[in-house]
Amino acid sequence: MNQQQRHLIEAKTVVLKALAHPTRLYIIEELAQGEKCVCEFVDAVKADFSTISKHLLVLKNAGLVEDDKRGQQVFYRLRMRCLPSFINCIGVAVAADARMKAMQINPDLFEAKKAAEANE
Amino acid sequence: MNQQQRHLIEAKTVVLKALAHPTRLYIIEELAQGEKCVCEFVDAVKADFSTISKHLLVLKNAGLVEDDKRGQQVFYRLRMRCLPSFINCIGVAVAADARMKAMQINPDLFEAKKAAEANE
DNA sequence: TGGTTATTTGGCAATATAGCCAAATATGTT
DNA sequence: AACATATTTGGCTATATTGCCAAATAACCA
Repeated sequence: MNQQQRHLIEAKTVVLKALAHPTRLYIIEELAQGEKCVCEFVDAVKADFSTISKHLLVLKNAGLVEDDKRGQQVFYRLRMRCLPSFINCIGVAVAADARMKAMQINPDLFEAKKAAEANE
Repeated sequence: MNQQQRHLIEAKTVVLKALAHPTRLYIIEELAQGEKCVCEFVDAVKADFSTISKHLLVLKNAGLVEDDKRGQQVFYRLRMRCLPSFINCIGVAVAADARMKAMQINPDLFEAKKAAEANE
């Protein structure tokens, strides 16, 4: 691994680190549906204003969002369009794993369901 | 945000956290080209065996890779197929941002390139 | 059996990250 | 100007993540 490769990897890691926090991931998912102002996240997440503001700064520094001040409010929107589909793919994979795990713990539940489906 | 939403977001965060480290991202990118054994990463990254092993454990616990012991070696391979294309998309975005930034710092370099292209 | 190689695990110190409070800034209102 | 609202910044403590070392396992070889 050379210097340049390492540099590129680290740059990508900044983006991934930015995504790797529940509050920030939530913010990104919300922004996938359109721009929002800071106060909307404060209400939804029920965290301190300063906490949300810092999370947004992390996202901005990583290049994931851009902001836009209008009046006294600051609006944020997504800047990297490939994010939503990827996050969705992770969600699908995670859900599949969870199903698998549940089946191992309590197979009967799934047998019952299978039988019910067969009767339809 | 309700309990179930929060739970799903946290599950996705586990995956993203797993990706958000230079060594682990490197490992994932290598595995995109096929399975590899632990020792190959140790050589390439030049870190302690135990360090690599722990990174691999993080990836495994997050469901990103699976392993397979053959003889005295353990081989790892990718389990989540949507990763490579997403990582690629991040790479493209990151590179574009870097170009943009370089251009702001030293526009002349890019003027010269532009002129050279025009002469072709 | 004893030794060698490949890998994992436990433990610990250094570093990074998160979240809260208080204070600063910026915009709009009276 | 004085005040209210929206947001950011600075600072601090609590918590989580890294990476190394040493020791434990596990498979293979002599």
